[in-house]
Amino acid sequence: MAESQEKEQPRRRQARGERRIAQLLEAAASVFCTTGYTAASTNAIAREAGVSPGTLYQFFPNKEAIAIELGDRLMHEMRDTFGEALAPVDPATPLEEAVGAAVDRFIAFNCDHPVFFALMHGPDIPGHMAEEHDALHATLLARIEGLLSSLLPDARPVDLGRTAHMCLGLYKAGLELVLAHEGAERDAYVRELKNVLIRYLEPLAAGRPGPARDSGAEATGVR
Amino acid sequence: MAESQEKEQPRRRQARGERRIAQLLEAAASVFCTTGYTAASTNAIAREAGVSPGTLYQFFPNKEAIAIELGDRLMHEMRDTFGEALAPVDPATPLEEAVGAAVDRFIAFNCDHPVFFALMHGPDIPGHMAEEHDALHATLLARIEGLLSSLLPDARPVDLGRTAHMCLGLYKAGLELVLAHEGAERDAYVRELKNVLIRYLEPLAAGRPGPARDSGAEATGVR
DNA sequence: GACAAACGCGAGTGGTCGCTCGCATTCTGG
DNA sequence: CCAGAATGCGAGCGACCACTCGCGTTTGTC
Repeated sequence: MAESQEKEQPRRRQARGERRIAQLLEAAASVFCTTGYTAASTNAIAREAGVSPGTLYQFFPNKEAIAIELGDRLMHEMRDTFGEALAPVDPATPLEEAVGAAVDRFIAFNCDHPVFFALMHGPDIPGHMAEEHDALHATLLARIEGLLSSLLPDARPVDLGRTAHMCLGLYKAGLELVLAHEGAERDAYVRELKNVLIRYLEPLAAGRPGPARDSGAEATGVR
Repeated sequence: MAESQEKEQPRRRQARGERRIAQLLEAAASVFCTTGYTAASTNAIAREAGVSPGTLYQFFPNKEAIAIELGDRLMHEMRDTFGEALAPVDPATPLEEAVGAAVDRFIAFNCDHPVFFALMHGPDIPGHMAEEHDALHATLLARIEGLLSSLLPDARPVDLGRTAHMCLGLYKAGLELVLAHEGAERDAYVRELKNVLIRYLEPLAAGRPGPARDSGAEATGVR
């Protein structure tokens, strides 16, 4: 029962193999982006990578493993990009600044890796991948909750959880619109998304530091 | 070339046939809800309806037609439920009231017909159904835009369109969370969704009638 | 009651997809 | 240089799916 979990890895990869794996993952990302996970065929992924179906199955036991490995690498890259820099926040940070920075980083990451959205958003997530999906979701929620609790120390835990869910949902909605546009229009949607989140959270942040709150519209960042 | 468009309807349905159609659509709605459109098999729909696959194809030429007919009936029911009552609005209506009423009606409809969300939200919409989907999307956007223009007469047309897109996206995000919960928690999410929309739109409605705007949090309906 | 049409069935058809298998080719350690 | 492992191939297998077809049953009409 010592090493029964990880039963086998006598597989010594060569440099060529690692290259093929990266190539296949890149191809898979491309295909997943355009067709979604379920509609993506392994043959299409292999074709996109310029290899045969058999070669694909030399490196991945099944279709699901491709998506899982892709998800794992994205998660790692995500942590590397803004590791712990996102969760904790100085309680003195103005709300607008904290929200704006968080949104900018996430948007940048998602624009660089559109697969992430495709795998997250897809309603087609068979069996074992749902766990990965839920784990990521829970991680993000915990991060957001932590960030919110530092921004809104007065909120009750129950409300905080709900607020975190709302923020994540709102972000996903905004992300979809952002990804659907380009250039100046995309920037405008990013601006709108920030407005949504800031205005949603603002009334919850009573008696906090930052710019004096008045009733003016311009002061809340309409433009 | 006179009646070449509608090439054939010598099909005289019997009462039994109409009943089967309703039965099949109900079964399809159930299956679409649980598995989504693409993952739903026509055999599963027939089984759910308690008929054979052949019977299903007596009434529908193909799988897509089932979803389209289902969508059409939902659209009709939607129009019947709150026909023109949603688009135009008295410019003197307070923002909170208008948004609250619109959200309540849409939420009620979507809770009664969860298929609607499944067909709307699905990323799996093959070929010809995309048109239906886009048409519905455009209709909703136009309605929202009309409602917004009566609420926010000062906004520029370009911004108005973007705002309408944002509102629809935010609603869909909120709807997902609402449908994922039940009872008191569901009500709480409805409340939050209204808060999001009201607070997002509030700064855009300068110099409009309604309760005097101050900086208090309680006044905007936090609790 | 008779005839035709609508209804109902379920095994079957063609096609796609995930995945395998046997065999050829390239690489690596000794 | 050579055994053995890793890599590469692509035809093919079984499963599933959308959809069809021939035939038996029910229903409306005269």
